[in-house]
Amino acid sequence: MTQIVTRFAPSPTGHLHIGGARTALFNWLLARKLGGRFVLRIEDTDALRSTEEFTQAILSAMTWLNLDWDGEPVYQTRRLALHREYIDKMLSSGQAYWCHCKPEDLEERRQAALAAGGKPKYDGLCREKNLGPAPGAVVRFKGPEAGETGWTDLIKGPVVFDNRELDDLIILKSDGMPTYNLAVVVDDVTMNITHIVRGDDHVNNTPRQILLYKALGAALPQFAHVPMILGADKTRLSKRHGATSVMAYKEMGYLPQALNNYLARLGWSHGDQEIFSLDEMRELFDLSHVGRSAGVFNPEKLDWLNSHYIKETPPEALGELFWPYLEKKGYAKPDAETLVKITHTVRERGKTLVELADKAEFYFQELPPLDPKAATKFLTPDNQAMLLAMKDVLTKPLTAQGFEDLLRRLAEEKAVKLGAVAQPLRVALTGQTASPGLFEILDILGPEKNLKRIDAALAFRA
RNA sequence: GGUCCCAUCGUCUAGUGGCCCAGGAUAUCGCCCUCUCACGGCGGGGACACGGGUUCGAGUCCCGUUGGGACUGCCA
Repeated sequence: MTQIVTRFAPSPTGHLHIGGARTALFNWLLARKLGGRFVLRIEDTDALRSTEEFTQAILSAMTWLNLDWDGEPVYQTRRLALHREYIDKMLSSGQAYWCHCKPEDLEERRQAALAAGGKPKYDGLCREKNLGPAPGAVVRFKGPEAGETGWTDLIKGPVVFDNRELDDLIILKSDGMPTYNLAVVVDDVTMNITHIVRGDDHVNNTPRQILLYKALGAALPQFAHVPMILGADKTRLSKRHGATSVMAYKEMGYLPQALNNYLARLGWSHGDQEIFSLDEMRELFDLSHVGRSAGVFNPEKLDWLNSHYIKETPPEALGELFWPYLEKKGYAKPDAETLVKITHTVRERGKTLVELADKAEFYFQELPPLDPKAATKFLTPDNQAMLLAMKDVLTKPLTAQGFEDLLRRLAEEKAVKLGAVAQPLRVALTGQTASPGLFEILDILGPEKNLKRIDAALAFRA
């Protein structure tokens, strides 16, 4: 069996977005599963909008997702000579022709055709004129005027287009750059791509590209069109649906495993299984189990997966992962042992690294601000008197277990529920009514901070 | 408008003619656990878009309707 070659071909006109990441993932999975090659091609022929900065951003997003590619990324603009070569070939064999129509005239004729109930396709004005190059001229592909073009899509099954629906597409722009359809085909042919896995939005391009393959006398690759990812309103996912760039999810505190897992399950399935490591996906992935209908991006399920992977990460590693978010706020890093202890207390309380950092912030504040509602409710004169009475024992060094025993005994002595002594103390130590376990907090904070925070709580006046 | 694609719980999906009066996950609700909040455990409600065929039998095959999406650029 010959080695398969897949590719991911983003255009560097923006950051790597969710949809692109899934396309990249599927290509990567397919190649890695079948022991093939996965190559990256930067489609930068749009000179106006492509930037090196976006290229680097896409590369680092891929790296963050652990999607490694084979060889160096291929830049499409460095292959212009090759593209021109193929265009010249088609020109001399009569499969392409120069067109002198002006964009404004074209637009006008399109509108007129539309108004007359016709198709807004190129009317073929220059098709038989045998024109040569000229300033502002473009080269068009001379497409067939009858017949059908189709293929068996690995996801969608048989798809057929009537050639009359396809117009003579431009393959060389007036600025000397090849167009997308031409460059894609020439590159896929010369890079020996065997499987083209891409977004559903390209199905309409596929018959045009197949025609180009045929004109070039090249063998057709396999096509697999993955359904689109939609926003909650079922329209194509875009900025107005919130964050769409992969790196934005990184900044929001999502783990790459969670994003990969989520993206894989959006469209692909393996029975009832929900959790997949990248290795597992690679083993199990199968184009025949990719669905045909578009999927809605659901941030809540991503959250669930993220908390799953957070809980799965060993505390030592997890601490290092969320610490940067606290460092950004200027806090001093605790020793490793303390950070692990802190991590244990917050790891099941947040869905993102950012939430973990937020929940842990009170440990680091000089004096956590007292939430007015919490303080008013729990730091009543009675409770303050109780805290004052217990202050001596509370500010001694003890283990978490020691503090638990102590507080349970105190509650018993006063004949109240544990909550009655815990809540005022919690507000004193954290400023909030909701927090990690109190006994662990007492241990982590230590006598000095415990004392300071209790004193501050005793000074509170409603 | 035209072409193409799609259609199972709110959402992601299992389902490849009988195993389905439809299973899992998430979300939601209730109960339990409990020092708070979470986590966790248990349970509830919730879907085959509609109409025709084909067949002994249809979520599964065919046709139509409706609905949604993509494309319709000298963007990719």
